[in-house]
Amino acid sequence: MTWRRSQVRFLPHPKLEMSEKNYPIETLRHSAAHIMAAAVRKIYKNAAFGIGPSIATGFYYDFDLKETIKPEDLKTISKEMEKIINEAIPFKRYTMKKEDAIEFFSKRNQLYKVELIKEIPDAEVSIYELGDFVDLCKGPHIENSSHLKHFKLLDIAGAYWRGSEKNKMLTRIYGTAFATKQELADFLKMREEAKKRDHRIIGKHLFSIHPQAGTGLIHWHPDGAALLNTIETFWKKQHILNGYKLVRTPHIASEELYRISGHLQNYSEFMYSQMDIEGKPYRVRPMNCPGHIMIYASELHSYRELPLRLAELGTVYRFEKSGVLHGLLRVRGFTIDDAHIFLAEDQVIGEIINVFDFTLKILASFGFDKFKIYIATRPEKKYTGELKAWELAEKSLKEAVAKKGIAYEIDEGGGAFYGPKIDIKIKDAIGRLWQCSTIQFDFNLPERFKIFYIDKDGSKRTPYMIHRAIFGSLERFTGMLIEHYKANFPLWLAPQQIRVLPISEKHTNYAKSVFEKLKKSEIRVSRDFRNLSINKKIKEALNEHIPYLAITGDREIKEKTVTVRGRKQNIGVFSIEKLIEKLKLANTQYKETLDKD
RNA sequence: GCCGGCGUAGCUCAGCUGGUAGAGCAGCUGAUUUGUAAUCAGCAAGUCGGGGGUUCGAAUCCCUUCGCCGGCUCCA
Repeated sequence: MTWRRSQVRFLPHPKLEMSEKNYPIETLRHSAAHIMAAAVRKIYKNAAFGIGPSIATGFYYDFDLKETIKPEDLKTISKEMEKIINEAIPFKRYTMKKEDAIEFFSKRNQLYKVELIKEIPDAEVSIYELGDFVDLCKGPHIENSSHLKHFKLLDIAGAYWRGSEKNKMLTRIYGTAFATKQELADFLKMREEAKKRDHRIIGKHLFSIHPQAGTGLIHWHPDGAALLNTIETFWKKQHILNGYKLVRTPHIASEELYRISGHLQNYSEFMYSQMDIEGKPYRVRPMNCPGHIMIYASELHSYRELPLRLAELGTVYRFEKSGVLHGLLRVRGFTIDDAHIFLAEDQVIGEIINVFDFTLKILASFGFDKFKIYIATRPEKKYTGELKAWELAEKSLKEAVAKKGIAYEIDEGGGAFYGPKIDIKIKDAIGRLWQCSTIQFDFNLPERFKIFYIDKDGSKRTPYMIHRAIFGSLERFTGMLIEHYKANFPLWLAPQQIRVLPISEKHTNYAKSVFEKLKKSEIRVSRDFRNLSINKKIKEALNEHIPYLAITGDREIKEKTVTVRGRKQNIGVFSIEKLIEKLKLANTQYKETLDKD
């Protein structure tokens, strides 16, 4: 431990501007957590302290309190923090022998700290003092409390001690801190922005969830279903064009199938209980892979056919604890845009790269071009197969990603039970990351099902398998799209692409003919022939995020045209034929807007 | 599942320390015939999430249950 700042440095010159300090953001936030803890200690005398780290969006501290903290209490705590900040209390670092530290914290009833100290391998531990608040801490910290200028306490939550459900639940307070006022303001604004994009609110007319029908289960309304249909049609077309074969498999299967696959042994906590069909146990499927393997196994395959790519928009059902359900993003029944690729050993790396490129290409069509890549390795307990094979599999995933020259992080133990995976997290319009795409390497299921292909020399060989999904789940992907686009879908995706609005009832007949022509041309057109002012009808249509409005009045009838209004203003007057042509082009070429000319 | 919060008309919300419900929007009816973000008027609409309790009296207090929200854990 070489950090001795508090011992060799003294308080800065009072005139020295704080903005000249260039603390790493983690240091600033970690110190903010300490200052918050000191404030909590002043208000709640008996508080026991858990941990208080800096995190990607700020910091938190976990407390064991007798009292429950309410949202309005955050103000009181903030004020107490301000006091500490105004006093410019220095952070002082000390070291203590482990035994002394254990005694020290035991005396103060800080049993969580004692637990932490016992696990530190060194003979000495470091202690930071902030006035009369003393905490076990590696540091480093800011010089004194006044260097924290821009912070805000955000949320209160329950959090298990050390993240385990078996432990006591502590009270966690989240906050954030930044070096500048502007950064803090931007962050808070971004949080507000995220709230405004909540798909459960702005996507209300697209889907619903009914406690009466079962929580975590989605009912797609006409507009939502239209959106899904567009996505699915696009998906199918792209897959056919890229060497996949579309298949369909059953939603339930004999339990025997899941015993062979290993799902029963390794995945049962997510599977719904069995049902009895003529004395035989069946299960609702949690994954599509066994079904695809059945299709593979029903024919003899030559090495010449590999890689064999089977794809399906496969709906699965998984048990998720009620507390984790969240709109479209976490549900109990969802459709995976699944594919299973059967291939020979020497094709693995090439095919992973192939899948990777295909995935990025598809995602780009939805406006996503920033990602974060994770390689998830073998789970500690629930896995199947040999360790050696796992190592090899993990190595080939890393190799494939390395070949693409893409940076990745390791998600230790995050793999599927049958193999490691590459997870692609998508960055949306306001910088949030979403887990959607996944590419999984499987050397286990083919063996368990004893599937094979005939190799060049006439011998039987076990293929490898790649499981992959690009959207992940259509539900989650759609939920993310709603938030990404703020419900202002690009033209090709919009559930309603254009709405026909007559100026008054007099123009209904003409509007009707426009509507019919658009409809016959397979444009997703809607109409509002109600006897309302044109202003009102425009307002409603815009609130429904419809990208284009076809306005029809006397002028249009006379000239056999329509005036087209975009989301912001009029974009021009077109003949009906010209308008249809433009809309059709937008659909076939996946365009965001109508071409202007 | 766990911690905390919430649950009033289709939607958004009001209803102070208990005296048995109210607004805007949407809906319906009528008038108006409208040129780029709300025409006017009238009508109808709630066993105040469900169950139990305290009380002369409960949307309001207590218990319980279901659901939702913010997190934890988990995940496509």
